[in-house]
Amino acid sequence: MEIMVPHPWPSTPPEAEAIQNELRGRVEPAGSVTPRTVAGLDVSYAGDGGGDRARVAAAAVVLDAETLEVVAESVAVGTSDFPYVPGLFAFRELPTLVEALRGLDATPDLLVCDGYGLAHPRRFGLACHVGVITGLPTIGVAKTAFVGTYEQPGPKRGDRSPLLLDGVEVGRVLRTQDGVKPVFVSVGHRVGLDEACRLTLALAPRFRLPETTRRADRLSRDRLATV
DNA sequence: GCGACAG
DNA sequence: ATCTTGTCGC
Repeated sequence: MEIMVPHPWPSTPPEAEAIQNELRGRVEPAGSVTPRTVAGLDVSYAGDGGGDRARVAAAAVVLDAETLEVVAESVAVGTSDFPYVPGLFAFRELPTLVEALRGLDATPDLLVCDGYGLAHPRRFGLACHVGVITGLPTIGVAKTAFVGTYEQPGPKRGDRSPLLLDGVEVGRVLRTQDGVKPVFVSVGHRVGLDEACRLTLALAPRFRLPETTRRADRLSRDRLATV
């Protein structure tokens, strides 16, 4: 698919924050989302991923939203030149992730990101950034807590509790399987929170994480091992 | 001021 | 994120 990034890749945190503040106004509200295809995005690191200039592999795997079968996939290798800074996470993974997306034959109807969307210090996490850049509906599904406060949701699949930031629900803590740790769902671009949770559950019929994320994780990891 | 902090 | 042994469960 075609992607036009509306800004240069920053090399320092101040430059990155300025870009987030500029792009944050371009996030669009919920529209009607009934995806036929959904793409999962993920990035793997070689060696000490916490260091700068690490070798990375980014993957985009498109699944049929109904059958969860793989219909397309793309991987890109590169380096992450931006340091890992909580809140500026997008700038570390986006360059390679964009390359992976560009390698897809078809354009997915929805993108599922590994991280947060609006549940972010400046309300502009990775999922929002990917959404604004691609123009596609996006949601973020994170594995651990970042910002906001919440109560532990019930023990069953589907149980949820609001993720609050300054008294506003910026996301939801969602249990995708009975008795397993919940995931953190937040809206990225053009999708509502209720819809984001419904989609996340539909994409995770058997495991904790969405099938989209699991496929992208495996593909990016395998690519690093092969190069 | 100090600590916490998506991947 | 990645580095890692053994261990519990389907």
